[in-house]
Amino acid sequence: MKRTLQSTVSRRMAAASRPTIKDVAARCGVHPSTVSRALSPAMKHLVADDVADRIKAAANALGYRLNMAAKGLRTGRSGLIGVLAPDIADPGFPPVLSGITDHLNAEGYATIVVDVGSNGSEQDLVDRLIARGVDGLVLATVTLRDDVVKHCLDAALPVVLVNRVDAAGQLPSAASDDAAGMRLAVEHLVALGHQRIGHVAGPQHVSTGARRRAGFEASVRDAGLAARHTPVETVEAYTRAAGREAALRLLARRIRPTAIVAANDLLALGVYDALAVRGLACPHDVSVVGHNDMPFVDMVAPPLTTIRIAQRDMGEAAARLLLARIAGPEAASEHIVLAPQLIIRGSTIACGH
Amino acid sequence: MKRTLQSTVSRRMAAASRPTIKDVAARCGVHPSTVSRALSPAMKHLVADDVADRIKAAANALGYRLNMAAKGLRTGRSGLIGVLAPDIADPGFPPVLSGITDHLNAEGYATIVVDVGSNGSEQDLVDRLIARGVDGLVLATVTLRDDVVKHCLDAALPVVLVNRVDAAGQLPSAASDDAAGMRLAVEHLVALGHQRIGHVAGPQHVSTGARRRAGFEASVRDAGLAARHTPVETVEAYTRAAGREAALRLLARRIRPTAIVAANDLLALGVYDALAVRGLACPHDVSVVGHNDMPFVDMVAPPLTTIRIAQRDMGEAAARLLLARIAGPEAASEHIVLAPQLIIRGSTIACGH
DNA sequence: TCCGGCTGTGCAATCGATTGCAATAGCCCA
DNA sequence: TGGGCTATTGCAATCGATTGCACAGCCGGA
Repeated sequence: MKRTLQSTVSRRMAAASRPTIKDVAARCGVHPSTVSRALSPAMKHLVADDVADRIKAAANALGYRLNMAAKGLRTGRSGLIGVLAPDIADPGFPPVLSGITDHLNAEGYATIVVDVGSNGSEQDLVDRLIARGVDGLVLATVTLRDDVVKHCLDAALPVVLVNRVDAAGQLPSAASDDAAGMRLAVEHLVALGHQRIGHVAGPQHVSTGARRRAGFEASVRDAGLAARHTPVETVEAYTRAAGREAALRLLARRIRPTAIVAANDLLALGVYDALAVRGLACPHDVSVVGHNDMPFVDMVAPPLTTIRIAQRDMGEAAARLLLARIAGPEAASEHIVLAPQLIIRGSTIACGH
Repeated sequence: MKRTLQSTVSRRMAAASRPTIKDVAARCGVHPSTVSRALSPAMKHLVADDVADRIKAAANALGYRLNMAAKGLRTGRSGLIGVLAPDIADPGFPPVLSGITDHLNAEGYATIVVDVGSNGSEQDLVDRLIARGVDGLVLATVTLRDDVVKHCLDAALPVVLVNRVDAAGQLPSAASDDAAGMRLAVEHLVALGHQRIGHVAGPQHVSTGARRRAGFEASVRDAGLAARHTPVETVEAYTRAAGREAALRLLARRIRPTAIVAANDLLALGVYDALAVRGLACPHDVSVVGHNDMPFVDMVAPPLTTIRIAQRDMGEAAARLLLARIAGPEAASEHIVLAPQLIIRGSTIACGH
């Protein structure tokens, strides 16, 4: 009795705040549990139709909204998904992110995106997300051998990788076929008559860097080009400045390449810078191919020939994989591989004009 | 008695899952409330130092992590901030977002970013965020007269605007000084001898579009240019295609402008397209100025002269304003205005060469 | 020696929703 | 007419953390 009175009073005092399931119940003269059932699609069959309708009407009238924190506390699922991004400002990432969030939003999940690098350690960020009770994680940041992978496996947290994969292939992933992309680039150049093709390789501790390099080497070998005619320079980071330095090294070689394949578009822009430094013209002196087809590389001079990867699809596939993992964690880890596409623009031209 | 036994059993069964405050308490032989106090900086002074140390050690040993959902339920604050973005894929937004999230993360908040447009109505998205218990909202999407603003005010939810402002100035905001930016652009062109300057204006229902247009008109008037020499064409959306169409209309006028100021860089790229269509060269036939200095406009041909706005600072300021609002909602709404900067590149040149 | 005050802990209610179990009513069929 | 069913609904525990209140010591001063 006393307790009832008390809670009535406190409810009245908090009248300005959001209505709860109790308010709806009081208005309908039913028990809160009945309201909960009527409003939950899965439990609705337990409630008489007319009562359910009355409850829904009352909920609407009161502007009732489910409190996700309370639900999460009780059910152990938050409806939150964490996304770890290497750098939100990197123009390649937004399309992927948008694919992820669109799919997850449609399924009722919300996503927390955290930018690694600017803030604390990755481990720590993951722990903070776990504290928030995320139901799963999308990692766009993993290196080939990554402690975070183990950390997540230990925490029994559903995790998928996007864009990059781990060396052991333990975790499900959605990524572009890096080797196939390089093959497209190399075969395009070979078809144009290029025999001396350099490669600016990305960081070798991330899968895109390592696999694109491997794809390059396999493709030039298959094309019958000698190793000394297909030099590789590796960078430590996907930046324009790093691409410039690596390209300068390539151009300083005795046998100068007539074409350069960069591991991504940012590096390719750095290659442009290097050509400018050396007073070489693209494409007449050196052809250049990028990778990713990030926004606006069609606007640079010359417009960049590049490998388009299915970024949105990649994000969507990752989201789908994650939801599958959450639904049934026992499934084997699946690796979704998306086909890349060659986009020919102005930065490649037949060798010898 | 019975209940204690029961909970012990259930705890044992859930051994695999995350340790709770109770586990830590049991390990230290203290009451859960003591653990809560020892672990909360604000309440720590109530606990004896040696006990607090023991508790912290035990928490570490067990790998204890606070359950934010439970805390949020009890305290009524989730530590979550919602961010409504017009389009994550728009290259102008990531720097702003990164300014927002960095600052909020540092203060212990997590951010949920939702992309308006792809998913349901904005109202609905806001309601979903409210259901998640967000402590505040950052809106990068508002139009000048926006129902969402009223909706948030009704919900008594702390809200700040970023990049755009509302007509009434009811809500705190962080934005660039749009008029000053246009003045920089116009004065730069006038100094180069241009007398006939066109403007591709952005959507007039958002503040950036309206204020930049107003700034343009005031500046050309102050420079003594006649209205018929300073035509304005308005677009409905900030897209490259819309910029192209508007620029084609400007170029079709009897008195052709020798310079065009676009309301943002995307529109400016559309202006480039239009010049190409008409067989005109930039900058020799027509100079072009953009706005925002989005990534890579220094790489296009010709490199774009534009107005750089302080995007990161804008995001950070918005985050700071929001936290202030959350701390003390009674404060008057403050408007932070950031100074823009003229970045001269290759798309502008003296009139008549 | 007794009392007021101060520290440090424990107790228990509470946030809002979910769900297993119990209870009731109404119904069907023998 | 009675037994067993089913369809609804209520009850109360529970998720994990926080916090007002009560209480037990312990101190110093009168």
